Amino acid sequence: MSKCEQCIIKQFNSLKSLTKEELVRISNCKTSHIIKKGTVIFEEGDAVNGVYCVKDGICKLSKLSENGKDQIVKMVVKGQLLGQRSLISNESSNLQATALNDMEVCFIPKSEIMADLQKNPKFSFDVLQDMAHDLKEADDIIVNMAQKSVRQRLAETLIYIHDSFGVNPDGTLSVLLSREDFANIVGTATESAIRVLSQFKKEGLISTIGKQIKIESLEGLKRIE
Amino acid sequence: MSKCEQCIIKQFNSLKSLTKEELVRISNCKTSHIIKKGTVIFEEGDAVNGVYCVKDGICKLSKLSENGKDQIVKMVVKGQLLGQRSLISNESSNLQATALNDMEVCFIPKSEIMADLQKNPKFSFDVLQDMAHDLKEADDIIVNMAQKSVRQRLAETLIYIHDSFGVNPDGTLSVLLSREDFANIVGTATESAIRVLSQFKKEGLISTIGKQIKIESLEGLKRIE
DNA sequence: AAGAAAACATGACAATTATCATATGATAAA
DNA sequence: TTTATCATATGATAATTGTCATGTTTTCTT
Repeated sequence: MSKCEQCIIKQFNSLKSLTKEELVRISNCKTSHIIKKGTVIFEEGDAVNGVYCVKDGICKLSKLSENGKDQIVKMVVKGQLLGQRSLISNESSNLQATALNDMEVCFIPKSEIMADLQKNPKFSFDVLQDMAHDLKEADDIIVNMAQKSVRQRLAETLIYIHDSFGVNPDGTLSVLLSREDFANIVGTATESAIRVLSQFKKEGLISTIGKQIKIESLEGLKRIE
Repeated sequence: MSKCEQCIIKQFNSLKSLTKEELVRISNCKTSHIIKKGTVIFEEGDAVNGVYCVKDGICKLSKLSENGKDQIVKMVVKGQLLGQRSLISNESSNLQATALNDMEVCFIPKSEIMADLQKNPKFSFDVLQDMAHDLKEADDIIVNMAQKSVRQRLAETLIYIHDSFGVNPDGTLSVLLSREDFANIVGTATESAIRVLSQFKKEGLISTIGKQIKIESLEGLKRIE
């Protein structure tokens, strides 16, 4: 099994602030997992007794609302940690995590992380900064949800996915989402999301190859008000 | 000037995890302020070089959107800390803070807080838990914004204010907000907020005394879908 | 106390978005 | 391969919400 001390993934998250000794200790108790696309990693209400370090793949964090819709709150990609919020609050998860494609993750048990949080202030501060960043992003999403139209939010979602997660060699977005996923990010009905995407296509802002989406005019999308 | 070591307010926030020595040090460099209702404490883009410990009063944290609306993201009340997120990210503020009534605050300079975050893991973990809690609340707001009607969101806002901030002796909500503030919390047009409140009144769910609101049927408000 | 300004209120209408119905293409299972 | 199921697509219509106009009340200022 590969070792945390040598893993390049840790460079991208708070684990980089751990000492070599701490990493060795974590390495000895972590477990590696392959998670198939569509698998629910944890559900709302589940006790999360560790964090997942995402070595490859993407998952969505979502929350069910009473009307049956599944609002996507955040996407976690390669390099990031999953489950840290619940771990710190010492509460069961308020979100569901679902793999959007095949994932490779390492699971680090709660006890290890907690021990390091207590002992290593640099690590703890790093996690704190991470959380502060997430909180800022969440604030921005609240404002967007409250003040912008479905059309604007969907345009911004496409831009966000493009800029944050990149494109395939053929220019299509590397994160493949269903129309329903788009609707659940934007917070609208699936039909509405489909309609707006169709319109973007008519306007030449995007093109589609099957369910793959390619952004044709980033500028055009940015100009939408 | 009163001393942090003896201040009861600190019991309600992360400052409770500081040692007596740390509190004495903070006490010596903190400054007390009275902030008048309506005063902007800091704006979007301002460098926040410290945290405010709220000894009395309430303020709103909001963010301007392009359409000129001012979305309220959070309210900070007596006992809580204000400005910790920006401080930790080491970024200028992403939100504006405005006093909703006369406030009494202590300002603690950044350098002091940062020093304690580095040295006192218990304090640092406490701040972390606070932030994790804020993040969870933000997630819930996102879901509400995305999936619920204005009517539902306004009902929930009334319940939230009632439960979190309490009522005056006559039963009216202790936090006095303008109709525009309600609209800016719910994320709707001021006229829409007014209309829904009028409807709640007609339905006997609330009553009003001037601009004061009294909840007549908490159960009724909870039942709204 | 009078006048000005702001907040509150409501009607009329327009724009946005959701819902229901239905059709078609894609994918998986038998 | 055929059927079944799901995702995508689009029309028709209803419901929700926003905008503009206008009037009233409250609050502030002088």
